[in-house]
Amino acid sequence: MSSQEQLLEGLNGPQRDAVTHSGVPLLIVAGAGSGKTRVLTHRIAHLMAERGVRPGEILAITFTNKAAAEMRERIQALLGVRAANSMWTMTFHSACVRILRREASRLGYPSSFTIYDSSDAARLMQLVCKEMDLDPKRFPPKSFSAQVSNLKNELVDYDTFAGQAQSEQEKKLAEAYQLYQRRLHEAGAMDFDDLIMLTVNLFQMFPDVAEYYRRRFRHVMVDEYQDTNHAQYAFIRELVGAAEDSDTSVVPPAELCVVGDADQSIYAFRGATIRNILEFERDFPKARTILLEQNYRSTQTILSAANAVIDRNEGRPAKSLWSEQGEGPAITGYVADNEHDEAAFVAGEIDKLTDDGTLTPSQVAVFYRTNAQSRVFEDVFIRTGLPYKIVGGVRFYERKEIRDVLAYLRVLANPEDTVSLRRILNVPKRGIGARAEEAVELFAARERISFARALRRVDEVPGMATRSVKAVRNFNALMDELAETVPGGTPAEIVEAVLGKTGYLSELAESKDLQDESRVENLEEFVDVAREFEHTFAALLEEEPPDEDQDGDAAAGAVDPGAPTLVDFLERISLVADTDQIPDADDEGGVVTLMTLHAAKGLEFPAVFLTGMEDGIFPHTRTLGDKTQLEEERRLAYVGLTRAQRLLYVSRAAVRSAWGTPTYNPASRFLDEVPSSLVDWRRAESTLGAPPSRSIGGGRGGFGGGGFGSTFGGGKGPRSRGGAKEAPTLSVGDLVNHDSFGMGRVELVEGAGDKTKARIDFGADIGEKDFLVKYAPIEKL
DNA sequence: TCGTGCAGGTTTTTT
DNA sequence: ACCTGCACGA
Repeated sequence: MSSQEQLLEGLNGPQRDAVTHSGVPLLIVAGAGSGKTRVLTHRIAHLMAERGVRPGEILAITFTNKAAAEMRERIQALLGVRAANSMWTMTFHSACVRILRREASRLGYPSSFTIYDSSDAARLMQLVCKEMDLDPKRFPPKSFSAQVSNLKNELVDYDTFAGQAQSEQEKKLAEAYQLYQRRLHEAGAMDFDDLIMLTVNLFQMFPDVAEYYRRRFRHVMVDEYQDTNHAQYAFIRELVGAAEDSDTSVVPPAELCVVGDADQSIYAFRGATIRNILEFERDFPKARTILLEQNYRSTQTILSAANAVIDRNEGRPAKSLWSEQGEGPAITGYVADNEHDEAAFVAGEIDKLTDDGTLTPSQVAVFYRTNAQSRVFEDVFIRTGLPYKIVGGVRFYERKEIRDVLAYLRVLANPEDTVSLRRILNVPKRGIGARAEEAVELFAARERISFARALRRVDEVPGMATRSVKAVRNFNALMDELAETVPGGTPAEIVEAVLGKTGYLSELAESKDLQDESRVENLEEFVDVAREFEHTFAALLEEEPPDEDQDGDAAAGAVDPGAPTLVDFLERISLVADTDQIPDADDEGGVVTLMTLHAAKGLEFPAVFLTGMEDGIFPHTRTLGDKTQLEEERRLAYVGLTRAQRLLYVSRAAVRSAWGTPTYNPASRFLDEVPSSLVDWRRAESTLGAPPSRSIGGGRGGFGGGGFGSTFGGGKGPRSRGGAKEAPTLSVGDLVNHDSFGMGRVELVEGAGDKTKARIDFGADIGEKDFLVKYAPIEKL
């Protein structure tokens, strides 16, 4: 058998086409579970084996580091370590950082620039707003920070935005954006969005840089293309070099291959736009599209459920997954009285499955819409002794003590990093209070120097108490002492020096606060993380072949490529996501994975529990009034459903306590959209009954096995109101009659269950009014 | 300068 | 219910 045949063996027709396609840009529309990673890795193998492409000429962009690692592993299996390591297989952000470190000086940045995550960015924006004397009520810094992020995702710079700013809000925002950007630059820092935007700017401002990378990467592949935002799209376009520019450019366009599925687009809230995938053929004329519709992951039952749900979204290109795996077992449904019962059901079920040997814990996943929902599961899992791991939530690197130590490390790597410097200035407490900090800030502004420099000239700062001056001097001495450990020290050694010499650890150790005990443990774990980083990094470099180009990208700014530097370590930490910490499914025994639906994308599990299937939870309240957002929620449901290979559970709680008060939530509309024949309801309704909240009328064919809603209104609930009536189900556009205002039209519906609110327009004389649907004397016409 | 107690916002999802 | 930021007093 030829090597070509070997590579194509076991692939179906469209998959083969995708692997062997050459020439014009290629869009692979890959439905859930259609083997896209397989196609991508085989395509890469094919490029090298059959078309003589060198690994160094390939750039493969994935969505998470975890996905990148998985792809690298698979390539390694097919082609060996050498090939796997000389390819760039990484996320957008990692790739951009690598480019930016190398070219930083062109943009006036040090190559050791700091990367600010969203909370650092918000903190800096707070400082900027304070500097501008903005009223935080009218101009909330957090909102400004979010808006700047959106602008950067759209590649709108502050000059452009200032030019089109109309309202006072926008004008202030434009000003804040500019000052924010200046402060970032002075601090030698880039925020997350800068990483992409500045790379695009770099390519556009320096054609020689763009050309260098165009020459280098002859094959560009992008996974999860439906989740790219405009800036990322522009980055790809710059890198590939569009065909119509080819007469002006010396380098012919690179071969582009993107993979995605519009039905799995779930990141619009952070700027991703489906447009990129829907308009691919217009963006890249002559492009070819290949559809992968055969699913190798799930049973037909699961796919039918998923297809039925996603089919409710309007205007999507026809696509229907099918499987040869047979019907499989029915979906199990369960209605719990409250969230504790729901968790108990899930835990009990997992216990049963693992006890009788059907599954190991690592083959089971529990999904929920929001991180807050994980708590109940954690409680029950601890009590029943089920091994589990929560992905996301309060992330390790977001804990206060970890961020404090990180701030020290960042200042050591980049002394101009103002945000980090100000964070640690008085941590642990050393008598440098707000007053002293302000005096330094004022001095810095007057002398037009950075905060860091002003701190160094503390003796000249006016208005400082002698005690404060002394405290700052001690701080400066401490930082100098720590700085000495940096040149020869490994990351772990530097971390230990920081913990010891600052007195951070001893302060915690002496504390009687119970929380501080776990802080000490976390810090110990952090030292371990640093140590482990050194090992994996060293291992990676050993395997890496001599770099083909003299500049040695591999070292990413490091002088000695043999040892990981502090900058390497910090970069690693800045760019990991919590989704990168998902346990391996093949761990023997292993643990049950708990995560949000967003984190679940790209994964698969033999058994999946989809929990909290309630209107107001999933779909989330804030999306109910908006069709676009509701459709994104539905795609999220589709993603969740299609993660399951064989066993799928859907559950909901009749009552859920949020913000301390219990609320009744009606069944998720997504449950109604699953054909009733596919679901076996283990428990179809809560014995608590429920107050009249949402009638499932309108002949929308609820589902079998219970008929929720129809049995509502018995008044058996613990808190039933007198004179209960069925509240109408309203949607935007419905005409209603109000006892005193007369006829009106529904403009907006939000909230769920008891809390469903509607805005109704009664015409010019009366105008719009908001009602709690449950109480309002309205009747649907 | 630092600790205590209260008000207010907070929960959507994350590279 | 929980965390954060702030006002007040020592």
